[in-house]
Amino acid sequence: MPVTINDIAKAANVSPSTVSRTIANNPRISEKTRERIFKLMKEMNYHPNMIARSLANKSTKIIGVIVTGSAEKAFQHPFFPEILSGIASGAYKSGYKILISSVNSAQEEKKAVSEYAMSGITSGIVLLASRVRNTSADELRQMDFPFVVVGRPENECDVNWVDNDNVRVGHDLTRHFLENGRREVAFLGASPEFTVTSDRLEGYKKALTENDIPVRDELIVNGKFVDDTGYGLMKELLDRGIRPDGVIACDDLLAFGAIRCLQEKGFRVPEDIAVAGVNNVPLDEYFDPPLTSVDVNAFSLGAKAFDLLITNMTSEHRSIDRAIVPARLIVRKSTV
Amino acid sequence: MPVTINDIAKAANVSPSTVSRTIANNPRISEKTRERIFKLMKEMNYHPNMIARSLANKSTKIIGVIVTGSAEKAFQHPFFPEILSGIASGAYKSGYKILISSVNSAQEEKKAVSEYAMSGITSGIVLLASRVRNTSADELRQMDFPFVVVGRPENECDVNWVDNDNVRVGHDLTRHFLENGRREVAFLGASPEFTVTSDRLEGYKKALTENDIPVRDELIVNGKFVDDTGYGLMKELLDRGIRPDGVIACDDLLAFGAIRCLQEKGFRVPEDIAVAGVNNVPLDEYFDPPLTSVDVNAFSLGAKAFDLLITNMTSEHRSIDRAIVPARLIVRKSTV
DNA sequence: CTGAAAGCGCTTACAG
DNA sequence: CTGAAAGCGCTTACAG
Repeated sequence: MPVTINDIAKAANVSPSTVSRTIANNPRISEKTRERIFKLMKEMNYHPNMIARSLANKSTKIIGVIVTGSAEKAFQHPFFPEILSGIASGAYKSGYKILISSVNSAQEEKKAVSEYAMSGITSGIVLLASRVRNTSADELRQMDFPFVVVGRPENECDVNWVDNDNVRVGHDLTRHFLENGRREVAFLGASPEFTVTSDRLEGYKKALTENDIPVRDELIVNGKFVDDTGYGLMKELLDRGIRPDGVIACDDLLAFGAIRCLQEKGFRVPEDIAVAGVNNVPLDEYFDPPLTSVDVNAFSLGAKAFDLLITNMTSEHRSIDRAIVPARLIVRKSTV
Repeated sequence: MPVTINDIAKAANVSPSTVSRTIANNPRISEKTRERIFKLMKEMNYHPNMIARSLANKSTKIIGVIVTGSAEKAFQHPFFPEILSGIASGAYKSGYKILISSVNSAQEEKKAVSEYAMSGITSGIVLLASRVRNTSADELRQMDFPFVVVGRPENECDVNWVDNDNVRVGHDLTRHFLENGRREVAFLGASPEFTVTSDRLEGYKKALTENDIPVRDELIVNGKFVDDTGYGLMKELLDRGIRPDGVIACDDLLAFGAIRCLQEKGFRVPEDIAVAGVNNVPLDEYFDPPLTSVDVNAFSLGAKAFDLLITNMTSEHRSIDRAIVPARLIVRKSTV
């Protein structure tokens, strides 16, 4: 049986109220009793019961992080741990703990969200979900429960979110290809379900148009953020008889697969076909050839997300906030 | 104000006890009232307050996961997310949530541990720490608080732990080198602070000895699990005039750095010097040359850790459990 | 500066 | 089958 506030009170010959106030650093406690009580707490190895405290306060020092994707897969992407680190570092500084959970379907997401939000276990939520349409967000908004989503949602005006400027990411990458004389640039991994990819696609199109290059639909291939389809998507493109001189993949893992496919078919990268990815995973520089990519600053995405969340949780005034984290093109040998 | 059990009770014209029993699926509730109450709960959008429930039960459905290493760094290793996935998948099935926190120092670890254990917020702990000496473990054991550590600790007889057979990992790798005619095999990244690496080193020595090859201390280099020292450690070795014909790195990231160093100096891998790592990170196969490694089955490590923890939390009988997760040598071109 | 009392939302013997 | 009551460990007006 752990020692409680009452045990301390008895030992100190004061009321539980006084002990509670001492813990809370209430100024109306005399220096004498304060010292005596602190001493006893040390001696008796007292630790406040957070659960009881939370119940009395009707609030906890816990935030929920919900990851979209199956438990087996969701944490796998190199991208995720960095975001989590960012969130954790902010949380740590403010004394918050992180409750984490991953979901497979929109339905599971909804369940997780309501568990976190309605059960009082959590006082704010970070949604690591970049679906275009996010119904959990709607629900949270209606409850007026503090939350922020990482990845710009469709209904961006109604929710707090943090993201890169993904149109710009796509634009910068494409322009980089064009500046290096590429004209037939394929785009791998556009997935209309995710704003990330559709935004990047938009940037790609914009850059082409600005340079008077027609957008050719046959150069654009849908996909998902899974490694082995990089190979598959590339193969699909080649099998259709398409021969681009550049390939922009929405993710480094896709790019790795694509390059492997190209090399197997006897193409040289970058001489015949330049390839770039996004996310700047640690091993880009060890790859052969080292992969041009975009550093999306995942750590900052996470840190910013936590900042927005805290603001939202503590501020008197309602507001819809957003944060755009700068991304940076990292040119390596795969494109030049 | 969220709706409570009392609101439901009033609406249903029963006592809160009855509602509570209904939620708990207590068989002594008549079918009629049960249905009526469930209907009302739906209608009124009732969600149980977990905090209150936990306080009454003196137990939560939350387990704590403590990661050693700074918040900025700890989550970065490809190894970590997989373990976390394993834990999460087990937790998800049993309805547990995961509270995660990362610590920098032994002192912070101690603080986190006592917060989790003493504050009643958590009902079990997974320590993702492979330090030889783990003082938090001692403390938890004294409190008789359920926990399991991932990575065999020094005091292995006193705690629940899960790990690979790392002596065997080192042994298998070394034997693989010997079988391919290597005789001067260097060992990179032994760090006496971690049982993982010292165990692997032991396996390495054992394999050498079994094959009547003398263990040469100058072939063994200390290090840490950080990427850029792979290059540094290798360089250090070469600068000392050592010319091995094989290099075993305790981690793939170390191996990548080592290979880059070797290639810069004009050595061919594997022709001149074979190199292998451990952990089988996803990109091993894309590396040039593809990296021989050991799949440690991180997901299973996590899943098993959760299993042991649950057993420990729920079982009537005290016991010290451990689980050895099989590791598998994956031979790729970097060694043959 | 300190205490008695009520309350946070739930559970669970005890009684009927 | 159902209810009244006490309790989980803390907080916080209210009173003195």
